[in-house]
Amino acid sequence: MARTRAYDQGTVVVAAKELFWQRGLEGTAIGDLEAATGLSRSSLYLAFGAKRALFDAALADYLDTFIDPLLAPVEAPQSGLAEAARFFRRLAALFADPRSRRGCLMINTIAELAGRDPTFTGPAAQFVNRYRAAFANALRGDAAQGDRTRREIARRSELLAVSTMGVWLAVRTDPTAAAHSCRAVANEITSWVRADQRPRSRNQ
Amino acid sequence: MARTRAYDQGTVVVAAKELFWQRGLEGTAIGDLEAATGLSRSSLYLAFGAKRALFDAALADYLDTFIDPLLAPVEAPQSGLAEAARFFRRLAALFADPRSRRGCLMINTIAELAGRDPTFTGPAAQFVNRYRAAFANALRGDAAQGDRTRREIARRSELLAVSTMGVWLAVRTDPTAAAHSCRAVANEITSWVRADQRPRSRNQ
DNA sequence: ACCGTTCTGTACCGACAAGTACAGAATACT
DNA sequence: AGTATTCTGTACTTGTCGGTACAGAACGGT
Repeated sequence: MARTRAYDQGTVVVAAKELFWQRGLEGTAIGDLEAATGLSRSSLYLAFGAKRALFDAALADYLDTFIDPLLAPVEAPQSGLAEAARFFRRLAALFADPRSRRGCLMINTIAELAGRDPTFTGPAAQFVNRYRAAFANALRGDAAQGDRTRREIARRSELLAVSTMGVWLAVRTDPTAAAHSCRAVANEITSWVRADQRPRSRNQ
Repeated sequence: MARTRAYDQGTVVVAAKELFWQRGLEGTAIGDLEAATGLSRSSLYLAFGAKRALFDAALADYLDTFIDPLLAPVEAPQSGLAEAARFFRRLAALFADPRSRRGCLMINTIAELAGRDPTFTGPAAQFVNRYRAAFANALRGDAAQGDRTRREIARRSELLAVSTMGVWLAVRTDPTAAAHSCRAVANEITSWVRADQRPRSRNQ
């Protein structure tokens, strides 16, 4: 008993995501969104209620379609050091695409909102913790148990989590250099594999 | 033959720096700057010409008074691994201050402007390179020469540079967790010292 | 004491932001 | 075909932004 929508909501969210990804939340005006989605203000506001709600939908889509596939192998139960290294090599490969200059939508948003928007700070911290947990899972995969290795895993998963955040920022200034950094991190991880394979090595 | 200025320009820059540091370039309005500096628009514009010029002065002051002292020991000729570790422990100590939530003004500005403002992208990349060079200098301090160690130094200085950027972002979401990350990085560096002191260790 | 120059505050400007009102177009059901 | 309901475009409101105009206050040199 009503007119049907002339557009697909998912497509609109994807178009909005691309824009937010490139220009940030504040940097994207409603007019830009109109142009990118082909919809007019009224349709946009009818469908999402507010700019921020559309942004939240775009961010959720980003996490689902971009971050999840990237992180899934690292988070899998059968993950290991090799998978962690592969993660950084995959990032390096991504950074060859000139579009990678836009960085990571989530990291960009943390820089824009964390500490300023109280509703965002929580999810932001959780996102960082997800990286920590993912790498801890990967590092647990190959390692022998024991107090020393447990501390080593904790330490190195912190290191990899903050490194990930760092390269996502570095790619905003120089993708080539950032890709180089990714390969360096991957190589460092690979050196851990070699050290672990040596029986009873005391490279704490 | 003219009226003397009733304020100190340096003091104004410092006050502006504090504001930009906390709220970012776009997030700080001229009205905020009036309130923080005690000056009125006209004085501000007479002295600096534009908001961006005042920001540039604030950023330069930030680098001089905050980043330089922090990085100087790492960049010194007699620097070494211990100095690199100390750098991260110093960051961890800084993060105990609740004001550390504002992060690093330069990193925040990279997130805000890099890739969007063409005049800023260059200096931003240089800033990242400064970290790479500083850590490479520190790592060269203790290491024996040789092809393998040279590659190791290059790899690890990349790792530490991006880690630094990462913790400066992480502190925006959770200072306590970020301090923990800093200590983890410091401990990892310390483990390198121990590995090096072992004669002929092959922890590549 | 005067005067030219510089400083400082208020009021204002045009641009642009997010969001809203409302009229009219398009549809699905009866 | 008629109609209730939803969709869509234009025009508007309200607020804030960076920046400017200009009048008058304050000072240094003579």
